Amino acid sequence: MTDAKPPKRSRRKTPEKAQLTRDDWLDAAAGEIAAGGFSHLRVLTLAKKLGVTRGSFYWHFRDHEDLVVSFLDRWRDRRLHELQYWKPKGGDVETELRQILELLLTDASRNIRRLQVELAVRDFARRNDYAADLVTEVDEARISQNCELYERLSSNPQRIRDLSLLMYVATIGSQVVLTGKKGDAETIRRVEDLMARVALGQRDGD
Amino acid sequence: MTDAKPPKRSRRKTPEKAQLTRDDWLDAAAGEIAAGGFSHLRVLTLAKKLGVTRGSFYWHFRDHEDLVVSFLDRWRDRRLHELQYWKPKGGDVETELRQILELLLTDASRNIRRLQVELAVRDFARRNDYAADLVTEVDEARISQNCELYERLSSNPQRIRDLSLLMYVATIGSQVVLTGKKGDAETIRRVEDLMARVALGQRDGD
DNA sequence: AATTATCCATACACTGGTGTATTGTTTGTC
DNA sequence: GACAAACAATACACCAGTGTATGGATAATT
Repeated sequence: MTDAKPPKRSRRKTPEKAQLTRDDWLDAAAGEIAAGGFSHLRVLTLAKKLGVTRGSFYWHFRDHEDLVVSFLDRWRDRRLHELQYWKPKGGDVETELRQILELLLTDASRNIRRLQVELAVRDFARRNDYAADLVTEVDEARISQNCELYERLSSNPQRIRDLSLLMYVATIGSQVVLTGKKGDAETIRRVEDLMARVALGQRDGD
Repeated sequence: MTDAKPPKRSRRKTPEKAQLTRDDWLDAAAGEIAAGGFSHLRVLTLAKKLGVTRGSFYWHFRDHEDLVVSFLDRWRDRRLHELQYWKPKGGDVETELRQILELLLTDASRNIRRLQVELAVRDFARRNDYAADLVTEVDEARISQNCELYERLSSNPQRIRDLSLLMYVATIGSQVVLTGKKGDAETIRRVEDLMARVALGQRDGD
């Protein structure tokens, strides 16, 4: 969108008084976004939360839009980067699969804030093209990464992609439907197990 | 929340000049909400869209919040009511299942606006307790309605609920991930087919 | 025909938020 | 210790949006 270029950060020796950095603002923004979505992101609120005035903000950021874009960029980078660490050390296909699913469901459900941010980004993407592109990028990266796993469960390329997609939408759906609901922990655990069985092609106890 | 009581509507004989009704405003609101979410709902914009001034709005509604609550109530009522018509005339279990899934996925994906509204409501529910309750209510109604179907596929009560839940979150997830994306029609069709096979416990061609 | 209820327009006060300009106050560097 | 750079405070102009008060128009009722 726009390019803002505040001067480079200076290396501070004594972080006693805690000068704010660009990332500090982005972290604070994450809190606001998780709680109220992008539309409730106010620089005034952020400043209050950080114990400074808006003067600081307009030093670090060009304007409100700059904050949003920077946040989105950081989000994309982190989501893509974390995929590296999600390659299970494996062994058995089933344990790998269950590791992944646990990561995506049970684990994620504990990281409520991260989840809220993701949902907020997805919502924002419905009315913001830039965000929409990033979300698509992240979605595709995740889906195709999971394909590598499902390749070990099938040799039919079409079925591999379908399975990966199905698992992915079920994951996102679980997050949307179950996030923040009471008694979700056990429910999520069961959905996770069901998904594993589906992927493995097991006919479950009836 | 609050209760607004504008005088009862009067039955007009000549709708030539099109006096606005409460529902007209709600319909217009639906458009705005679908496009920008609840946080972008402006009575000024609505009025402009309807070709009147805000004076009309504040006749029909007490305030902005009254509009939101009324909209949510109507949404809930309609979602619960439509469930009646979603009981497939049936016959074979498999055709019933596929009918339902087609309704929930392929059909829904054509009704983009309805879908956008639903996603907007879900998002709004993350920061509004009233909306959250309604969403939960609708979710549970849908899931338990589908249970009736899955009862014919299994006798294990736990598995019935799990299956219904899994199918539901996959449905919502598809909508979240695939709505408005290019080339979604065929993709959705495939997800739909996969889900049917999963529910039927078929081991698919590998 | 007069009156009342219904519906909309106009004008105003008020609030919350952005962005900008200007002036401090530190902190590092020579 | 002087000087500049990095960071923050203050004060301002400005705008979008809500809500309210009041008046005007049109339809329904008697």
